Amino acid sequence: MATIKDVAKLAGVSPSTVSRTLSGNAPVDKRTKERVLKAIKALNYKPNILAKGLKEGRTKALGLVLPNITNPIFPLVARGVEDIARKEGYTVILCNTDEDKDIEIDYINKLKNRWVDGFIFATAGKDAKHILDLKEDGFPVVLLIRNIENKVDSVIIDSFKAAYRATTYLLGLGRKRIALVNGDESLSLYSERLEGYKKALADNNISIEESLILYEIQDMEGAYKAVKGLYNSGTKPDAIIATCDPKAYGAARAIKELGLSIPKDVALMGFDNLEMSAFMDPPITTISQPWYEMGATAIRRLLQLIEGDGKKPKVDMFDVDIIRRESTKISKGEI
Amino acid sequence: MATIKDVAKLAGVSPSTVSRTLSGNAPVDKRTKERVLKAIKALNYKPNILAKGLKEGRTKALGLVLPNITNPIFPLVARGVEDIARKEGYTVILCNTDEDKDIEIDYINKLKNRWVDGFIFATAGKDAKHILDLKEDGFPVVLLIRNIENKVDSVIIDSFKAAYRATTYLLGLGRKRIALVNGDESLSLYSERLEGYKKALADNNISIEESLILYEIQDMEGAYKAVKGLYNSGTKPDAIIATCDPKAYGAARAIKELGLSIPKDVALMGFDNLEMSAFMDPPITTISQPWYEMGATAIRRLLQLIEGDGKKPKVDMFDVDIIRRESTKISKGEI
DNA sequence: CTGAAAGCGCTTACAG
DNA sequence: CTGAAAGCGCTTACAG
Repeated sequence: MATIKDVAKLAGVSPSTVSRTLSGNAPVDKRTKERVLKAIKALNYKPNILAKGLKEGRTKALGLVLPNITNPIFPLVARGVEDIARKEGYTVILCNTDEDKDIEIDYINKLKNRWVDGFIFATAGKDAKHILDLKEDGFPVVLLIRNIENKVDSVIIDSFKAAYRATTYLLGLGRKRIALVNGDESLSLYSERLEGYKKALADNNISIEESLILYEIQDMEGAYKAVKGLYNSGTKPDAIIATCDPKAYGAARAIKELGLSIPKDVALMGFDNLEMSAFMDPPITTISQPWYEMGATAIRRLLQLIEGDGKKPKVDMFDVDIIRRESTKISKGEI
Repeated sequence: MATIKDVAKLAGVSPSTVSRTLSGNAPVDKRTKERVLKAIKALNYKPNILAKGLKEGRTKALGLVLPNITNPIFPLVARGVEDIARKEGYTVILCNTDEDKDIEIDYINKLKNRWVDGFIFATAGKDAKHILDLKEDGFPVVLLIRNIENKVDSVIIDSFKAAYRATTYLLGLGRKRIALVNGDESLSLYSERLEGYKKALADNNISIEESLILYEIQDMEGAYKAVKGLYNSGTKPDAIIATCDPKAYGAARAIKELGLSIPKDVALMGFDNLEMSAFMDPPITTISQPWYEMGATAIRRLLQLIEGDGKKPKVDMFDVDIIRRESTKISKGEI
């Protein structure tokens, strides 16, 4: 491939002049500029981004670190991040960690080697030292999902409040025995949801029944089995909150196979408002979280940090909505 | 951050020696090596990957170009690619194009500037000149989904055959009026599926009924509307093939809202075997395509190309399976 | 086994 | 407005 020297030679100027016409960082005679541009075109010259990055100390790339892109909320986040990145001339490096701290650290070490100008973490592990260290090292960092004691810029929803509202909503519909299909509590978002659920029950003078809480449920299949197990062991909830929509789908399947009806026998709600949820039978009530918008917000903030707008860490808290659908409809026909 | 010079100074050696202990490309005295490693640790030295890449002419990064990561097959592909990439020390740059050729070309131009050692294209537009040019330029390229006249390495399934088999399968179940909910035919995989569908009908002496073919349906919502429209216009299929599972979900919803039963009134099948499909009501028969494995195969091939195993382009054709579920069950109780 | 030097392809003070 | 030179941080022939 052609280098800046080739262009310079063809245009009869110095490499400096080629660089300057390209960057616009210094005045170049109009005539000269034209010759240079012609040469660039003729040779199909593309500047070597590595050399540029080495000199300038930045790459216009960023690392997007997330647990698993096949978990359906993350494509939305990734798309939000990438859309803005592309518009701003940035490039996104995709890193799946499976919430494994070692993989996360491996990726950090790799990308720290001048690969990227900054990081977005959409992971939620409790351990945060490596992320704080990264920030300490001077790397721009934005968290998506998680907040670390307001020490790092983050874009989040209030998981506690979301679960509190979901629970209160079901209580308001007259449901009393609400099961929670929760995820791995070593992830803050799940431990917070559990707390929100418990607090809502407590505030309504409903005692917490341990048998109604299903812990560490990972996915659709897991929720399906756990809910079947729940009924098989004789526990009969009149509502189920699944902490993500796929878990709600698994629960729905279990409920139907048990010959029960949603919402008549048991109301069901999920989290995330995946497009799919409106197409289920019945359509599933869910807590909507604006994942795409949160991704876009995270990268906008990251770009500010990269541009040097460091200041004090800012925590962006997004609101959630309850999307009411048939899976929680009450008998009188209201939703 | 510490540079190789800092390490050299601390260890009392030259930068060359530091480089050599790190690369292992030349012998270094055991004692010296120890001192160097100690210095590296003390300074927490990480080699600058840009400088390394500039010198060595490679980056160990690759571009993964796909239409839209929020389309649920692509996270599977991306995960297959990234898992292997990480194990081999490579890094993946995520590029969403929305099948927009201009965006695709923009990304190519950007990544060509020494960003990446190779490309995986999981796009399916008919136009391929820019990709052939890229290959011509000497960049390793692997196609997923699409084959360009056997000129470029590719990892694909036979879309024609898959649709042919799906159609034959439904005919074998006694269905005669099979509707096809197809996608944008400017993408080869959809035009091939249409051909497979038509050929299967022809081979079984069933005339093609234009009103049963729904063109350019994009997604769940689109399929929902199109299938409703189909019935509302008086056309009554006894089976529907949707060219991806989400479209099958949309179709399912429409069918139910019309008060019809699956599979009694109309059999339904999709493509892709998304996890979700087993959890639908009823579970949906689908053509399984091994997306994760195809992603993994594509990057393995790309790494071979990068290592210089150029030779002749190889086309890897994966087999599809029909995953039989209740949505096509015939009356006698068989599936 | 080790070091000094050249060079990868850029950008940017410096000098004119 | 323009060029020659230095330097970003590495690696690798070359010489010893």
